[in-house]
Amino acid sequence: MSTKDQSITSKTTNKADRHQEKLFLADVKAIIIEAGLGKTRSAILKKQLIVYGGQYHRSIQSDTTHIIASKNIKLARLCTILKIDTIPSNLIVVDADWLSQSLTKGQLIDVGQFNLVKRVQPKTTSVQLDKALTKDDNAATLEHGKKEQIKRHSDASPCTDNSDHNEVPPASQKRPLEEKKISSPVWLKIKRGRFSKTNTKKRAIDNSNIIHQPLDSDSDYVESDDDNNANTSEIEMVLSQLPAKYTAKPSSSWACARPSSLPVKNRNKHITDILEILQKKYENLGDQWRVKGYTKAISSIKNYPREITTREEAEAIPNIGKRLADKIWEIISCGHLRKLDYMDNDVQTALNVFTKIWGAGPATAHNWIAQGLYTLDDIRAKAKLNYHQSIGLKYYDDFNERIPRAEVVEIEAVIREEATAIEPGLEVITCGSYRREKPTCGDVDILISHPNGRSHQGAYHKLLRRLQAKDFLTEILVNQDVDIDHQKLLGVCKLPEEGRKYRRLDIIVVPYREWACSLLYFTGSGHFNRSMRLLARKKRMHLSEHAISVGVLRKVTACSVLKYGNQKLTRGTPVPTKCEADIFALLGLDYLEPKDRDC
DNA sequence: TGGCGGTACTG
DNA sequence: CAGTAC
DNA sequence: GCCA
Repeated sequence: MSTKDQSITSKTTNKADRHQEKLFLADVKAIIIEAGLGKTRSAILKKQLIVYGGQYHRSIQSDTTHIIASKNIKLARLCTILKIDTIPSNLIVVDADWLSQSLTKGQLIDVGQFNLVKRVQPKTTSVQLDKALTKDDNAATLEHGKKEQIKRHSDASPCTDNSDHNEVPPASQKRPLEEKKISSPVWLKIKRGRFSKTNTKKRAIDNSNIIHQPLDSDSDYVESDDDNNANTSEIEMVLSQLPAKYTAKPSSSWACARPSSLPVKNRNKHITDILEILQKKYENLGDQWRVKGYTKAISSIKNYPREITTREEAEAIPNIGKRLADKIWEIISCGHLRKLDYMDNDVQTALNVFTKIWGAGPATAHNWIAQGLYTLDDIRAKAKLNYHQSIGLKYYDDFNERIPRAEVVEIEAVIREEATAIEPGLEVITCGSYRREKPTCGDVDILISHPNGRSHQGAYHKLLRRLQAKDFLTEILVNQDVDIDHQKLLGVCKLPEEGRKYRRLDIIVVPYREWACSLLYFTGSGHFNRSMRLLARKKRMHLSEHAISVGVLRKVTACSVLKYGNQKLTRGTPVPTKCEADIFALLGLDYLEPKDRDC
């Protein structure tokens, strides 16, 4: 993980080397058994085998190395086709997926789990499940039952790719980049958003009209009796005034309406892996909308309980339309996407590296490449960087490293200590992926407020000064000081001990009336937030990091204007919320624990 | 065919 | 305003 | 990219 940039730091390679590397099937001399694979797929596999340096044999020859077959084929059938009694011991009988996935990766992958026969007895016996799965069982099995296939897929990951995080470098990553001029940056041609960004005139956040908690006169505490439904009566009151169609419970097609599935294993990793590469490509192109489409589709596939086997099946899955269904079908039938072959992997690799510099996005990355820069060393030496990017580059490795939960706890402790030294009652809570209970985090998101509704004021600046004074907060990237109630820091911190990494740290201070919405927002996930926002909108509400409002009319049509309290509105009326559960309730959703919002 | 979040920073 | 990030 |  830490050495991802080294791979492209030197750049001297010629065409011959490159072609050489592409012939990764040179040692594969194989027979492809059409039965069970289908004409199309076996034809494509054959072609690809040859393209990448392998040899295709029509029958067993002295130097044949592999027999490539469907994992469903029976041993007896195989022997019949090959006109033999037993499989010669020098031949490896391998699931066609092995070849497919190798093609996808651009390199040979371990044959282990794809091995269909391990020193086989010529007899076709249907073996017991547990026996078949035993590692060193020789009587292994061409009699794959469905159960076995499932097992096979569920533990497929370790071999194909043992990094769950987005480490998957493009197959060519280790290859140095070549100089190459880009004619006209493709991404420039992407048409920009058609709408003229509804002119948001510098409008300070005004929640002034938020209907506050009773916040009784001057007594400090609106005691939050720690349970989760202190506010329910009020929420129910609001709900009771809404039309029934807005209070109905949303179907589980909403990502925010179902717990993110821990139990569901991705049975279509072979598909999502490829789609994720494509998605990356569009990300690098700056095509945010297509990326969003892919995001939803990939997420749907990952939650799909079975292996997808037909085009129709794919298209029936939500968020998968005709075009993705076609791609999926190509992946299923040939094991890989031709579209990927046309991608310029050098450029893609450089883009992936560059956009991981904090502060650099697709546009900047393309500019650099257009200037002939391809490696981080190039950037260090020649690129013009703004302040953000220079910090991003300086801490490139650290920032791209995940943070273990234990360290997040340490960082949080430092901040809490300083915060409570300033103002004892301050609430300090770490949100983001930490709160969603992920094992590692990309950054540390800390939300701060004060239950009395006002003592958060001023704490922010004192806190920053303290953290800087002890050299904990080392860089300030963005210091967003909106008004007396809202501050946000995007910065960099490092724990004091020697050898600690520099970590991205976000600190957000909000007034307590916004606690619930902020907590919800900064806990995410992003996808979950989007889903919830969309749902809110559908229900004529509006959800933001500041508040949730009811009675929002987007286009001012003359239809019934909802009322709450005594205010008429077009922008909606913010509903006071005390905890996240209130927001779920308003939207008619069952409450989800943070860990279940990881979609 | 248009919408897919809204906002605030940097340069 | 474009680009980036949350 | 998908969907209404």
